[in-house]
Amino acid sequence: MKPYTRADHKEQAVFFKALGHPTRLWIVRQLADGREHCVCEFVDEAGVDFSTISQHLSVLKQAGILIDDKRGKSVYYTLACPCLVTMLSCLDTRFEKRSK
Amino acid sequence: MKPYTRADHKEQAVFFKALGHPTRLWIVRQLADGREHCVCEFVDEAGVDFSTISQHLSVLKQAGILIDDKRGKSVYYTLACPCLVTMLSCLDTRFEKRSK
DNA sequence: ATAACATTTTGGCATATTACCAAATGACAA
DNA sequence: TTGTCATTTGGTAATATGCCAAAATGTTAT
Repeated sequence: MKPYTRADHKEQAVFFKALGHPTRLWIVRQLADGREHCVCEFVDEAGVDFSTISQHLSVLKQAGILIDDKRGKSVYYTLACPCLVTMLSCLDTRFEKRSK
Repeated sequence: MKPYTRADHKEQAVFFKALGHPTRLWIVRQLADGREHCVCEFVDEAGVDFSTISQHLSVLKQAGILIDDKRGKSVYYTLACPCLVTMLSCLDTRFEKRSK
């Protein structure tokens, strides 16, 4: 376990940066049920252009947060790591405390 | 457990946004040992102005990631929540995989 | 009271990023 | 070939970002 370099921190920050956007956080929450979701589902529910959704998905994918699976006409996304669910539930308790 | 609103996601994104910067991530890692650290420690080790460090600490504090304690001339910072350590160790395993 | 120290706050700047939409492109199925 | 689903590209306007320098705040020491 070597100490992280400045470059390492920069690279790792990408992960959190990707989660630091309302729409992207919403997407991750949708996927926190453990199931895969089709892109079209996000497009229908979010109030933004479908290309915008696609870009957000791309950011999350490149950050290693999501994995995609193209089957037929559609593309399905899943959480890349179960620890993301843990992070969200931690956020839940924090948010609960704060809003009191 | 009501579903989160758009405003909720925005507010929660602040948490991850705060972690999405190399220097701030570095600071959090320094504090992951569970002990409190003085501001001056960060100033000495980081390669940026002390006012910049102070601003980063402020961002982390407002995001609810750090808590501060002023004693005497110095100010000491601590992680606000143990789950942050969990997040970091999760990031460690992810990073290990990726760099192979 | 004044000086020295530690940290925060403010002002300002230059840069970078950003989120978004619209249009073009690609991939697949019927 | 035509229609559907999704990604990519182009462009733009807004935004915010990180940083330093200087001033302000607060605390201890002399």
